[in-house]
This record gives sequence, C-alpha cells and structure tokens, in this order.
Amino acid sequence: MARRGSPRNSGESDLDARKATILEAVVAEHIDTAQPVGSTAVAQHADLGVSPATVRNEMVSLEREGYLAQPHTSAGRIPTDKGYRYFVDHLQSGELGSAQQFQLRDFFTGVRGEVEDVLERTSALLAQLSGYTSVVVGTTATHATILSVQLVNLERRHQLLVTVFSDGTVLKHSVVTTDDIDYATCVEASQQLNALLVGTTLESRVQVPSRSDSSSLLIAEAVAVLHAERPTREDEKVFIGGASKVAEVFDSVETVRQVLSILEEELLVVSLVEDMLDRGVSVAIGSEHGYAPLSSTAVVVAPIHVDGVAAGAVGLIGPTRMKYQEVMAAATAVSKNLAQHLEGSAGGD
Amino acid sequence: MARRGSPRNSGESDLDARKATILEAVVAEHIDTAQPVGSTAVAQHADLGVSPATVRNEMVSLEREGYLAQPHTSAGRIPTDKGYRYFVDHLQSGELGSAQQFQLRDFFTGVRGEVEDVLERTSALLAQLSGYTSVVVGTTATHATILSVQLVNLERRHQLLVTVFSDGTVLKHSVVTTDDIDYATCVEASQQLNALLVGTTLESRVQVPSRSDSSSLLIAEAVAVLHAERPTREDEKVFIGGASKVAEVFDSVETVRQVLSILEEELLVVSLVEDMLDRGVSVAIGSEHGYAPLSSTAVVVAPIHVDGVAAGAVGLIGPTRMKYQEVMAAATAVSKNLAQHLEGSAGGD
DNA sequence: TGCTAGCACTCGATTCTACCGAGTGCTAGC
DNA sequence: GCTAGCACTCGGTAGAATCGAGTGCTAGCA
Repeated sequence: MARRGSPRNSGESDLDARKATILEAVVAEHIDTAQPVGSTAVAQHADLGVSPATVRNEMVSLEREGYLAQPHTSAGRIPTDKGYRYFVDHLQSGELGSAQQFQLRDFFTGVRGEVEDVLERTSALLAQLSGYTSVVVGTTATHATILSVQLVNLERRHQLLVTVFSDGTVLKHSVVTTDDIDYATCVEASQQLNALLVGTTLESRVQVPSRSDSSSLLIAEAVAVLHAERPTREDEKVFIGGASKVAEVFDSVETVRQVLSILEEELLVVSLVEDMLDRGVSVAIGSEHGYAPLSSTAVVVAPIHVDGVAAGAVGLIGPTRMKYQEVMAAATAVSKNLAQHLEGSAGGD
Repeated sequence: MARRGSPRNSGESDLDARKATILEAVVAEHIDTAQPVGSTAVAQHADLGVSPATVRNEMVSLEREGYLAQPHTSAGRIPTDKGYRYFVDHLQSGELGSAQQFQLRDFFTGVRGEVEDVLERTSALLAQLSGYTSVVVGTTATHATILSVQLVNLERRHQLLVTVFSDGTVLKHSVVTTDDIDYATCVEASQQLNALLVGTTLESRVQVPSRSDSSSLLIAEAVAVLHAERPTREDEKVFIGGASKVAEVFDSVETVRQVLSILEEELLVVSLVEDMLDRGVSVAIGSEHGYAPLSSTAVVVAPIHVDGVAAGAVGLIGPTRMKYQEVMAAATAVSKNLAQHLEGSAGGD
C-alpha cells in the first residue's frame, strides 16, 4: 500500500522515459491549474518533439496502468494517487526560495522563549511558508532526566507536584490526599522525593519506602501520579498552524469540515504522524495513510532529531495536488532549523 | 451602535404588539429554515387571526423601520441585524434541554485534572452542546499570590524559574546569566527568591537588594523576568472547541476562512471577548462587535466568576441566524458550572 | 514499426428561452 | 381597519441549442 522512495517492482513502477516525462508533465500541470490536462497541453509543455496524438496514445497506456484517470470521456486526464506517488518518488529534492530562506533564518535567530511557544510559532511559520495547514508534534522526551521535584501545598488536601526535566519541560500534577497535610510534611516529602527521583527518568522504576506515616503516603501517591503519566502518548503536544488555510486549499466545504474535525483530535494527529515516521514515509498520498476521512488529502512529514534522538515532527496537510517540492523543502528546512534551535538551547532561551 | 438588554429610545425600539409578534415570527422562522419568510407563512404560524395581506402591510412598515430586508422584490423577508437585536432583547431566557443538562452534570462531576485540561475539555463540551464553535478564555488570575519560587539549573548559564501560584497556575521562565552558576548558588538564590516573593502577587513591586555577587544578580534577573510577564494580556489562555463546526454552520467557504483566521489570532479572540464583557454585552450581532471580518456572525459570551472575581469567559460563534435561546442557555449553564468547578477545586483536583 | 494528420464523436459547460410559482404591492370593497 | 382579489416581479428550474476541448481511431507516411 505505501510506497517509499525506491521503486518496488521495476516491471510496473518503472516507466520508459517518454511515459515518465508525460506523466510528470500531467501531474505538474494539474497541480498548477487544478484542471484536467489534455494531450495538446502536454505536447507543448514537455518538449519531447512529439505530436499530441502520440501523447494521447501514451496517456491511454498510462491510464490502463493506473497512473492517470479521466473524469469523463471527453476531458483531459488527472493523476491518480498512484500517479502522484510516482511523481513524488521521482522528484529531485528542491530548495527553499531565497526569500523564504531569509524568513526562516530571521525567525530562528530572533525567536526566544519557552519550548512550547517556539513550537507554536514555528507551526505558524511553517503554515505561512508553505501555504498549507501545518502540524508540529513535540515529544516531551521521556528520556529526559528529572532535575527537580517539588510539592507545593495548595490547600489542605491538595498538593501540586511540580517536576522539572533536563530538557526544560515542566510538568504539574495534582496530588490529593485523604489527610490534611501541613507545611512541614510537605517540605519533608519534597526533599525525600528529590532524593528519590532526581536523576531518574519517567521510564525508570523506583522503590518507594512503604511506611505508613502521612509523609510516606504522600510520597508514594506523588510517585504514582507522576509515573502514571508515562505510558500514553498524551504527553506529546500538538500545535496546529494556519487552520484557516484548510478553507483556502480545499474547495468543498465538506472536505474542509472533515479535515478540521481530524485536526481537532490531537491523538489522531499524533498517531497519524507517528505512524508515518515509524514506517519511514515522508509523504502519504490519498488513502496511503489509511485515514479514510483524509483520503482526498496528502500529508508531508519531516522528523525532528535533537541530539540524535527523535523529538517529534513537523507536518503539512493539503490536497493531493499540493506543491510537493516546495512543501517538502519547507518541511525539511523548518524541521532542521527547529532541531538546531532546540539543540542550541536545551529547553528554552 | 451596540444595544443592551434594555431598549434605548422607546419611540423606535418598541414595536406594537402585532408588529412585535410578526417580527419574532419572521426571525424564528428564518432561523429555522434559512429561507426568506413570506407573509402567508407568518400568518399561519403566528396565530394572530389576521390575513396575509395585513401581515404584508406590517412587514412593509417593519422594513421601513429597518428590522427586515428583502433579498429581492418578489421574495420573502429576512431579518436585519437590527431585527435580530430586537428578537434577542425580547427573548425570555430559556432552559437547557434535559438531556443536555444531564450531559453537563455528568461532565462536571466526572472531570478532573489540571485547569488547562478542564478548560480545554469544557470548550469541546460547549461546542458539542451548542452545535457551534466555542471559545473558552481563562484568565490566569494576576491576583493570585505566589506560593513557591524555584530556580533549577538547566545548563551552566540557563536557569529555569518555576513559579507556583495559589490558584494552581505554574509558570516557567528561562533566566539566562552571563556567568556560570553552580548548584549551590542556585539553591541559595531559590531560597532568597522564596523569602522575597512568596505571598506577593505579580502586581506587587518588590525591593531587590542590589549587591553584585552572582547570586544577587541572578535574583534580580529572575524577578525582572517574572514581572515582565504581567502587563500584557498574553497570560490569558484561549481554548477553541469544535472548530470544524465552522464549516458546518456557514455555507460560504470564504466566511469559513475568515472566521477561522480570526480564531487563529488568540489575541484578537481575547480582546473581542473582553470588549464584550467590558461593555456588559452578552450577544453581539453582525457588525455590533466592530470586527469587520465577522460581520456575518453573531457572538455570544458568558462571563466566568470565580469567588466573585472575573476569571474569564466562555463564548460561542455562529451565523447571525443562530439559535440564540439554546445557545445562550448553554453558554450560561456551562459558565456557571465551570465557575463552580473552579471554586470547588482551587487549581486542580 | 512508430509517428502523425485528419476526422468523427463525446460530453460537460454555457447560453438562451420559456415557464412556473412564491411572494409582493395595490386597490376596491366590506 | 381589515381583507379579497389581482396584476406584477423576479429568482429558480427545466429543456433545447450550441460550443468546444479533448478524445479514439484510422489511414498514410518515413
């Protein structure tokens, strides 16, 4: 179902040079005009010294092989998902326009603030650069070690557990106790928690001394609450940028609705992106990603690697006839710059 | 420009009983059907024993007075913004449907977690209850007192300042120093910061001892960074719920785009809502709120009062022909329940 | 064998016309 | 003051005619 950069079975997936040129011309033209592309247009545009009639013959063949489709008998051809796939697989990677490069550099030299803010604004930037709706998924590294743990007494039975990680992440959790907790106990518990947890990660298991004085109960509860955080994907933050672009690039209100409601479900977005990363796919066209409501869209992702480990991804979503070259260039460039920025300032600047 | 609940000049704004009935019938019918409303429909529906012809005469008069408009000569009437305004002003406040009441109760008894999460999910709930896109603006109370301040050493010159407030808010700020800071200095500074700041609010000014050892410099820097937070509106968090509803309730893609791009601008949303609260307006119809791109929409807001002080608002945005009664009921009910919830558990549960 | 010119054909899109009917405004009469 | 009646308006719909882009096929040429 999903194809990668390299062709799978050369018999079908490799076209002879002329067919390839024609296919690419059709895709390029269609991306540009959003209209079915006729044989004459192709013959003119892609200058292989050949008449429209010949092009037509080739197109029939391309249609039989599933790369092109005809909306109706007397119209031009439009690419199928398979056609786009071929196009994307044979795309030489493009460069970002110089104005955009400048904008990008400008943004990342100027940007400061907490990670979350940076991610949010990066998302907006990417949307603006690419012209499509963007997604930035930030994985709060579960590998990060704990730098500090602190219990703060909010009310008699409400404690707030504030944990600071080595990557600058701060998590807060409520800890509710059955007994009232006084200030001294809280401080005491904080100290013990620090001794217990600093240097560990959320993935490590720690031995909690099981006495039953109120301080120990509090500590046990706090550790439990903190470790409950781990297993789910929920600690991945999603930032959507340029949601209004959805209404620009799709012309059917129904599609707009569907895409928006997918984007509303953070978990869905995260798993879509992660799935693609897991499979090593950077572009998913049409139904390739397996999310039915998005079958008329294409998704482009680029991973973010901070110090060699996966730290999330940036993504773009648009119609299948999106400007792949530019979009992929934008996504890659942004993800690289973002990664660099995150490496440069561990957790904020 | 903006009207309130009470009529302004009774000469124009108060209609005689029959006209009022007719106007209300037109509005109600139009909200229901989205079609221009004819005299016959009104005569049947609003049962004042009167013929369509009479209704027609009244409608001409209502049109002259600006309450109704005719899309074209031989069509029925649709309400103008002024017509909707009259309708809303004379609406007796409705009750939430019992199923929805149940859903609401269910939600708020079951909900737990950090404030941000609650607000986010409340926003989704409100969207679902009302059928329109919702906005929840949470003001992180600048009146809250500081419970704890802590500096954590991220890297040599990167400190993370973690501040916990009495309402459960946790803020983090990066503090960058020119000198390397060792662990001991960091702890030392934390203690002094605590002594200095605990019990104060972001609004109070504190005297920072101005010695020039590295610890004192660090402290001064930390206080400066923290207080820099105050003046803007940026500490108000905005949660949008049901963004995809925009594509359901507006039928022009262009309107969808405009509304979405407004919603993208958090600051705009906040000031829109705050402006309405300041003016004591709960419904803004058409151009009443003064945001041109939203001139074909209506906005309904309800303030959130926690322990008597303003703590934000919930809002809904839809077409001017939205179901005001239900929507206002939903907004009020949700804001009340949310306020109660926030009072019940100061900053977490 | 491969390419191309020529040509009949298809079928969506556009335009035009006729027409229907919902709804109006007006007038005359109760 | 209300209403029945009626001529009138005008958007929406349906059908016919037309247009034209683009096809598929065939025959002929290199």
